[in-house]
Amino acid sequence: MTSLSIAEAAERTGLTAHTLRYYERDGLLLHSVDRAPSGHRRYTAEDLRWIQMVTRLRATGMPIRDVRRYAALVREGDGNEAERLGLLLAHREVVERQLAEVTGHLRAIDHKIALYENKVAPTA
Amino acid sequence: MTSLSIAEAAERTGLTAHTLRYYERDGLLLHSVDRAPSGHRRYTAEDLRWIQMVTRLRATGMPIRDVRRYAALVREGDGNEAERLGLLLAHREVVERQLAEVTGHLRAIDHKIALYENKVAPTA
DNA sequence: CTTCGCCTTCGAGCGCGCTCCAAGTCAACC
DNA sequence: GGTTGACTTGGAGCGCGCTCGAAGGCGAAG
Repeated sequence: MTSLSIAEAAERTGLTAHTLRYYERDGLLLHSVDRAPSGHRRYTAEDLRWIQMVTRLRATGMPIRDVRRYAALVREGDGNEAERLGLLLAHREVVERQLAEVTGHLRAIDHKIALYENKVAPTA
Repeated sequence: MTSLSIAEAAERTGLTAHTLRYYERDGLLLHSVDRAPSGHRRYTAEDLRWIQMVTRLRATGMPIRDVRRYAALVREGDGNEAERLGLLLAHREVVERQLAEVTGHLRAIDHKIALYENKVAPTA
């Protein structure tokens, strides 16, 4: 089994078949997915690896358009590594800022939680 | 100065005046904001404190409808502290799961970044 | 008294990221 | 040969969270 149907690819990536088609249409993949003689998509292991990278970028909040831009750079081939790096570094900063912000807010919420815990089931 | 105009409240909360009105309309505040004789909103320090809590919940990803439910519980007054606590605890779990997931993905992205850094400016 | 600027309401509009529907093709099984 | 079911496409629709536009009111400055 060297290639997977869209249903199988969906299962392995955790995306839906709808989303996989949408990503392809929207230029988030490196190239059109191969087709079986029937016209059905056939995903290779390489496709899945790239989709996993896309998933990581998306899960960390990168907008679709930036993923598309990153995909375009990779598609272009060697020579633009500095630009790819810049894109990823910029993204990392955004994510870290967000993590810090969320963590801070979470601490404040935890404080509130502690107050309610005392009210609901006072210790001693 | 014991109360603020919507513009001032916007500045202090980091929200827009549009968003402040929207939150009020949508039931995220504990009660309608007081009005000056002119009909203009006047925000009290207490209003701002509550709005800050709303902001923390929103910034950590709590959906509007859940914030609304939490606001409704607080509005009801004493007696439902356990339910409020439950809501906050559930939210905390979601946030922590998300932080862990994002952190994990970020580590993988960092690995990719390291590869590009070697390619772009090889050490040694 | 006029102008300016901040405020009001109501309701429409928008950007994002999917999500789904309709109509059709094709392969395999009974 | 007929039925089933996974797939195809193009395009519409949706939920979320704002965001904005239109039309008008009020109050202070000149």
